[in-house]
Amino acid sequence: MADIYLYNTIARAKQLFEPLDPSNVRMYVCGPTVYDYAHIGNARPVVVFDVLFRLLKLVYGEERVTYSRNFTDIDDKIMNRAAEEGTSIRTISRRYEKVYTEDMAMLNALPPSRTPRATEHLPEMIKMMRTLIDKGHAYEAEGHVMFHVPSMDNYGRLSGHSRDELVAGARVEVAPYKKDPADFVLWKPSSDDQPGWGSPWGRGRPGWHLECSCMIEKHMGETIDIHGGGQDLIFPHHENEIAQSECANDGKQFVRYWMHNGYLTVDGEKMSKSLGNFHTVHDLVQDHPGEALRLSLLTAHYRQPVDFSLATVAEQKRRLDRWYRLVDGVQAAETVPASVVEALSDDLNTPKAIAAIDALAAKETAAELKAAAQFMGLLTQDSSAWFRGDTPDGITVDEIEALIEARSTAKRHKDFAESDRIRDRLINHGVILEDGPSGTTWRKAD
RNA sequence: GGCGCGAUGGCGGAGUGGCGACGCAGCGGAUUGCAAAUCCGUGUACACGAGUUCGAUUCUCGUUCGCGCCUCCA
Repeated sequence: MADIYLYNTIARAKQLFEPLDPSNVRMYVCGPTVYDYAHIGNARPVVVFDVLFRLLKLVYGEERVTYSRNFTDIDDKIMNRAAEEGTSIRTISRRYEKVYTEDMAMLNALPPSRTPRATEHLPEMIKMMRTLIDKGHAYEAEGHVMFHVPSMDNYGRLSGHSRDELVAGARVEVAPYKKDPADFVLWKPSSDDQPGWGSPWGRGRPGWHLECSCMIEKHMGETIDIHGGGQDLIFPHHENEIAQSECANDGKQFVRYWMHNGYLTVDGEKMSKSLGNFHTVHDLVQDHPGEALRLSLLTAHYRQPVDFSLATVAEQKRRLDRWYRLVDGVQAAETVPASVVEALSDDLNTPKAIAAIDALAAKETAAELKAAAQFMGLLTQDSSAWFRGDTPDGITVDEIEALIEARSTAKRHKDFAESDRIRDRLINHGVILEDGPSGTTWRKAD
């Protein structure tokens, strides 16, 4: 069995991965706040941790890995959106939850084992806040429940920020009800026109960090193996999750391996609506194969920044074209090639894994190529479906085949002018002809 | 200001104390009625300056440049 090494953010080093219980490997990844379409940057952790999920299942067994990814379905952004549309937060969150699920499936990301929702864990949150108050780690103030940071000795271990630094570097005004400037909110009051739930501290709603602590504990236990997310979540989100969970559980370790993916830029710049380089996954999958998008996200190591561009997608699409030509009609090998497993076992080195797949890109190793690529969520369709896609514009498959037949006849009579005329006509419909030893085939142009 | 990350050929991107990973693009050739696809060939790349060393792109220090986080953000 392959040893897996993972970079652990809290240790700042690559470590041998040893799950607490190899018969139940537990991974949690922070999921989306469902208030709008997910953009391509949101898709990066999904694809990265999907690769890890696949690797863990290969190494530990298909049924021995639990992967949870939450939906944050209560949040001010959702509330604002609901208010704009004059509808409920549930309508908004369920709508975007559905779109998210569909879009990520287009990227060949496997569904997680569980997708818990924040709003379905209010009792657990209230229980955890009670525990934290009882143990002296939290307090009530003006309808809020606040976590008291100085009550925790080693707060800041994950991010490397000491409480003092945080206070010194604070950019935001300190709310008057805080005992300490570093304290953060577990529960905040809701006005009558805002969504809220009853609690011992009045009607209100949870703070952002609390849900993850509660859902992890409920579904996977007090200690889990892997917790993942984007680097921007290290502070404050994950730092505060540690504070909540470890203080509620008397210091018991919350997460054994913390993993964080790097940022994604688009055309070299931070993606933003004002720069016009904002790509939602929903839009991208209309015009580009999901596998090409997926491969584009995996060309860089997950801890490095990755620059996304349509040129990259086109390049990766051509790489997939080459692979698809080789595996046409080929049955995938039974085992995943060791070179690919080894590359991924070294802290998820996807660029090296892709290179290993390229090394298998030859006629003689097409079965291994297919097995390796499918393991990474690629080459999952028939080659003919990949190349032909949906019916091209303004022409039916029957018409295409009739024209190919007519061209073959012309070719037999050495009527190359007619032959080329037919080729050009099909090119105008986005259909490219390829004459091979066994006849003429066609594919859709890029 | 604090903490952290990075700099590899035209582009993307691994890796290594001593043989130019790999892909894309380019160029030359084979093949093809023309194409496409495929195959073969083709490149003195490791930001800069010191140091350690028989030898540094790789280790150490410094410099420059770029980036992220510091209580909305994957």
